[in-house]
Amino acid sequence: MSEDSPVRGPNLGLLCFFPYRAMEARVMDALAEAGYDDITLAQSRVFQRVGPNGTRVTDLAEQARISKQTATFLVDQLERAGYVERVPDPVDARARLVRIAARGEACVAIARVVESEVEAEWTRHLGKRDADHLRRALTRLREVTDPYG
Amino acid sequence: MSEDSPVRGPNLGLLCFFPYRAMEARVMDALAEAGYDDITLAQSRVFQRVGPNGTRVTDLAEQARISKQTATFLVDQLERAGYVERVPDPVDARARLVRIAARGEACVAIARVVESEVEAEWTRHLGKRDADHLRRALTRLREVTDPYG
DNA sequence: GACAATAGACAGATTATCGAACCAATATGG
DNA sequence: CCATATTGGTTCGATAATCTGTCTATTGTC
Repeated sequence: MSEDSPVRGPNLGLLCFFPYRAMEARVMDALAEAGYDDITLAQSRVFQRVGPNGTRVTDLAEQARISKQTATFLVDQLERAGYVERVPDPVDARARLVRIAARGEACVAIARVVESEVEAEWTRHLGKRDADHLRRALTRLREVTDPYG
Repeated sequence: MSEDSPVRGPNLGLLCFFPYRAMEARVMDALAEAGYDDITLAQSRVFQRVGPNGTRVTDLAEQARISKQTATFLVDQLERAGYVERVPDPVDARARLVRIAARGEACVAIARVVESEVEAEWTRHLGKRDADHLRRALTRLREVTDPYG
């Protein structure tokens, strides 16, 4: 007995899941609302990892924790739908860089807005002080939970 | 210009994603290590929502945000593998309660241990004070991000 | 230059997911 | 107390997502 574990509810990983899923859903909803209803969740999870200067399919796969075959499959679809484009990697003739195309940039813009809105809601709920604290804690936690951080 | 957004990195939703994924991976690895290598990620996401007194397939579907057809499909596999069992709901003859079976209880036990270990690691990294603070903030955030919280 | 490693793509199979249709039991409203 | 709507669950068929294995082209190493 004693006061070992004072019934503190779900574990920290699961507690992180709820905000993550909520944010993802809000962004996807907003995109669909704005007419970008042909992008799937799986595609978006690859898409959101494309860096500003382009990213290799292999890197996208590693970061999204999917096989590179699956990444290729999803990038194919994103490319066909006009969200990304593939350009040759200037420093490695084997590789091709996945880059965000015009249609994709429009989505990024929408996503940024929605993310800000949701964060503002959360900040209202928690208070600015705790919200800032939360962000700092999560940023530090990333050091030990994301090898690509 | 000014000091509007001082380059603060990923949005809060994405920041929550890394610990969530890390925890999930650690638990799944431990289960596979212990011989429970026939449970998939999709199955586990349904499984972990089965309550101590049993849960209806419909409720599992809602909480996991999947269709009840998919939930039925995954529960079928969990049942065939011996992780859960279906029993009639004593108060509603239409419904059946999904309950954790013997093989499932063994997994829950392992998961609890791993979750504690990982939380301990995170607490070491953040410090007890900030870890507690993080838990409280996430718990409060759940109020606005999880309709089933 | 030979050989291992890397980037990417293709092929086939499996798993996960959804929408539609359906049945049985329960709730609702005269 | 029955007619009807609702709810819980399943089955069926189609599609999306994912993996393993294999292949080619290029790069890096010694």
